[in-house]
Amino acid sequence: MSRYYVTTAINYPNGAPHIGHAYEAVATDWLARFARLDGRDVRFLTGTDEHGLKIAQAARAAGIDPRRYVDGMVERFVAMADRLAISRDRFIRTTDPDHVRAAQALWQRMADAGDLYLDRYAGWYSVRDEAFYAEEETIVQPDGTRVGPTGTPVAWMEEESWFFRLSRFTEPLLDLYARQPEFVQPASRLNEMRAFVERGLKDLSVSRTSFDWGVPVPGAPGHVMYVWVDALSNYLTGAGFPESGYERWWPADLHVIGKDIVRFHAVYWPAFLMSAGLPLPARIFGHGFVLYRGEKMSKSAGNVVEPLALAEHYGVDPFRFFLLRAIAFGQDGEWSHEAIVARVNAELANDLGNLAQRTLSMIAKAGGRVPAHGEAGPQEKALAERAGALLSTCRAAHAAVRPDLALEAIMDMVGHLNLYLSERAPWSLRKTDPAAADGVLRHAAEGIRRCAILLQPAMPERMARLLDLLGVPEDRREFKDLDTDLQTGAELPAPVGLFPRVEPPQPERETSQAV
RNA sequence: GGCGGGGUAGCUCAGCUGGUGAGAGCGCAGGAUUCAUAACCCUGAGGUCGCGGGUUCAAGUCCCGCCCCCGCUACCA
Repeated sequence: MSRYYVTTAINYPNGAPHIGHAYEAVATDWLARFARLDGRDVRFLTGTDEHGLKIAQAARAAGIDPRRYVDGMVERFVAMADRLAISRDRFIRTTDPDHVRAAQALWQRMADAGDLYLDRYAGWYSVRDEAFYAEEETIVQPDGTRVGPTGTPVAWMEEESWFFRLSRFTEPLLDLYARQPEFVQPASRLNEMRAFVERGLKDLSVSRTSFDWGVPVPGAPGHVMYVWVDALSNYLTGAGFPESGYERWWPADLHVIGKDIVRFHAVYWPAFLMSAGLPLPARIFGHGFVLYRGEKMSKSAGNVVEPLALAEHYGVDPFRFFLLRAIAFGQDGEWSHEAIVARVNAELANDLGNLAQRTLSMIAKAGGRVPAHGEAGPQEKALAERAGALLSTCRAAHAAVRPDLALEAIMDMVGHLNLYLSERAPWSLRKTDPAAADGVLRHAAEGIRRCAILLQPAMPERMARLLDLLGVPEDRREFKDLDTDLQTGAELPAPVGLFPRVEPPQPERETSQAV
């Protein structure tokens, strides 16, 4: 049985989960659920990245210790995962004891390889921005004070730090990109990474002494790991590293991440692993952002919408469907209430929901049992051929990390099923040739069954209900069951609507009426 | 500035190595139908394929120039 270890990035819990977090979680959940239904042995990891200066400061500002602070914040991320039906096998926290051990074990391997050395990290530091700036980013003002790009004063700071010999990995990384171009996707991201590495790599500062909210560096009191060593190693922790048996899951098949952190995953991470003598993940996929009317959501723009509010309003599954279907995975996409309403009403209410409803209600009127197959004419054969190709199309989309393409193919099938009903008009056939009408309904029902099975990764709850309505046993809902027909004569429950039409929320009294 | 990607119907986008009248979905208009969630089905309107040159029997599809948009260009994650 083929194995599939897939991860999301871990989230920094210094604010509420937003639609971007939801998007990545839902997309990765689709990948994991798809692989499970396809009979693969799946491990799906998601979680939170809880160390670092910002968390420590936020906790201090709140007057509580960091651990209590993150406990409170992490709850919201777990709640989102629960509400959005994210089928993770583990929700990892970088504060988990086994993660601390894993990060330290990785560190030790890098140290043993001779790739870590103690030096000084120096640069222009802005206390207000909590950031170091390169010399050329700073400006000396007329009054002699030096300021950073944000206009805040900077001062020369030096700090003892452990460094990682990243420079040593320039050639190995370029080799990796050349030999395994699918390592970073989309391909445009690989190009960027290649260009970045080709400029040459400088060694990387990987520890800090200025704060202590982090994983202690083994054998170096006062040092905590720079957050990326800590954060990236979560993928190893999730596989069980360094305990024996971690090879069952490591290396990961796929890291799903946002396009903004591709460099850390496509450059630093493989370098760390190469240093540690560990195998590399098969693939890194950097997805795009979900924008609101072309802009990133921000508190100042006043357009922050909680993903759970959208799930609540439109339904979890329709919301998931929208995210997966409406955005080409890898590109930026936009959401708006109008876009969700249009997509959900057109494809879920009008097409899929109505298809199920019209088919099931005709069956109900004809006795409420799975009708017998009729003769397969040219239309039925064409339909069967189309249905038969669906799985391989979806598998290809899964392999390419393109849930949108899988859903497009399934919805195309839904469209053809509606067309099929219109052409064969079983409601008319019923009057002249009831057996033929039954046959048409049976063909339609089987087509719906296939679509429902393949749509489960996107809409687990609604498709479970649809499969219930079709009388598909719970142990006949995997991809290997696609060719297992319904049982003729089986009694079906009374049909109920699955996808009511949706409307945008009531506008909250626009303040820009007469501007 | 350097490197890379992109500008095609109102909207979101397909259009591989140049070749039958430039496409899809949504939206819009009309029609048909009534099994169904005012849904499904059919038809239609709508495009100087960013701008200007050039190569070619033939160019969204190749070449040159220009305009605009986006991404990357290391230690906040």
